[in-house]
Amino acid sequence: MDILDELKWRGLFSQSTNEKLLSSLLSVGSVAYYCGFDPTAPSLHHGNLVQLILMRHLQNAGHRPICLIGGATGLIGDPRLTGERTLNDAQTVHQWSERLAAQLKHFLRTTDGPNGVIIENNYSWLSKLSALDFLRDVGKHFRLGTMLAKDTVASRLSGSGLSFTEFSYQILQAYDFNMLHDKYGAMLQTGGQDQWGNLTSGLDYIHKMSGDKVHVLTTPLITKVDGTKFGKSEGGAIWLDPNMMGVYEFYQFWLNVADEEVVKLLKVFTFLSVEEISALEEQVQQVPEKRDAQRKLAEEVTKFVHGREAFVQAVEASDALFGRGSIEKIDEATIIAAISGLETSEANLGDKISEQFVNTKLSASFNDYRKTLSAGGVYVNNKKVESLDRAIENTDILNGQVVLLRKGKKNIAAVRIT
RNA sequence: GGCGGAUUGCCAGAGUGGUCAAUUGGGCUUGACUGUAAAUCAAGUGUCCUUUAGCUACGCAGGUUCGAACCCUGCAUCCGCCA
Repeated sequence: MDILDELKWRGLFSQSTNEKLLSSLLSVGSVAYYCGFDPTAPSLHHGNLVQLILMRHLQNAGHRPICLIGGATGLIGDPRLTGERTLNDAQTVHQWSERLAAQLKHFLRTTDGPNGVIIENNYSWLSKLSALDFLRDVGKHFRLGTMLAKDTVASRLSGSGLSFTEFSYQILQAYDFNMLHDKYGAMLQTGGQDQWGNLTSGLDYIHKMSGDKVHVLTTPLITKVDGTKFGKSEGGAIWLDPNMMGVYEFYQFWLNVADEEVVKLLKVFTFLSVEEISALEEQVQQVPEKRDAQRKLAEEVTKFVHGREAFVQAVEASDALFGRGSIEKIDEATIIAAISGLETSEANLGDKISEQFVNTKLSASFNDYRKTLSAGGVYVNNKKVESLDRAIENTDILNGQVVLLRKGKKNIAAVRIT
């Protein structure tokens, strides 16, 4: 099984430029390839994770990954189907760029060898490109017809329209590809299927500039079985930054994956072998209630993203907190470990439970708390709370001066008593 | 530059002077059932430490009116047609 076959089997391959050429390119020596990450949020998310996993597979096959942070393109914004983006201010984009750079390092090997990861930021060259140079030297190579034919552009034009700013995005991306081609010999760009138009914008340009034939490879959009978008949790994305989404919550997300999804997700999000995955598939069919596949999925992904130690803590937290058993018996060390990574607030004896729900963001507001309470979804130390103005009592305080709050089945937070 | 149309809550999309905190669908949250699954069913979904009320909200800023998401004026953004 060569690398493209494996990617196909995993569901990480959607489309590429001439597959035969690409396949033979990848079978000889080490190929430099890149993927862009625009700073549109303070953290990477599950969609970026798919790209990173693809990159890791290629790296494992001996190729050289380049992560390109879109410090400049993030200021422009790539056209989305839904409509024009609101621009973020330069300082924000700059900060987000730095955070992404710090995150990206964890996912790809950084060894000094020939295929250690390179991290670049397109701000370093795009910010120096003058408007005149851009129009004369770059713009001249792009035909309006081609640009207008891009899917996103075409559909935006027939709907909500788009600004020149977003329209120009594809040229910047082509320029980036060419830059990395010159600088590192990048021959391949990867990305999500929805980015096809932007990815391919560089192909002709590079061919014109240097005569080289470079390639593009996309991953399918990861969807659920019913076709809806994958990766929503509490109305948001699955963030890779533990400060934005606690490890416990992250682990729980993967643990809660539906039977119908789990095999597909194992292929995409883990590095398990064909044999291991088919064994788990068998398990899902025979004994779905054991949830072995989900457990393994959650383990692998959590380890990959947050590391072994954080994973162990998430499991401990799950065992300790999720079992509805009496929580008072759990020893101090386990509790301390379990709550690390949970949203935590500080309080005094006698403070209202309601306040702590709001402080730990379990509830959006007092009113929200009231609604949850009347639905029967408020728990303190796994015991249901009935009274609206229940306060923290002496007997609530567990070993380690902690009180555990829970909303519904899965949302847990901790209060430290000061 | 001219003419016409649009802008509503997380999204889609009703509402065109009081009965509108705003129909409906999706999403999301909670509950029941379960396997921490799916499907199904029920409730909730601006805010307010209490609520047949108050406050804030229907692009932004003013105005008319006892009363405006709804009418008028200006501005912004988008769409279409004409130049």
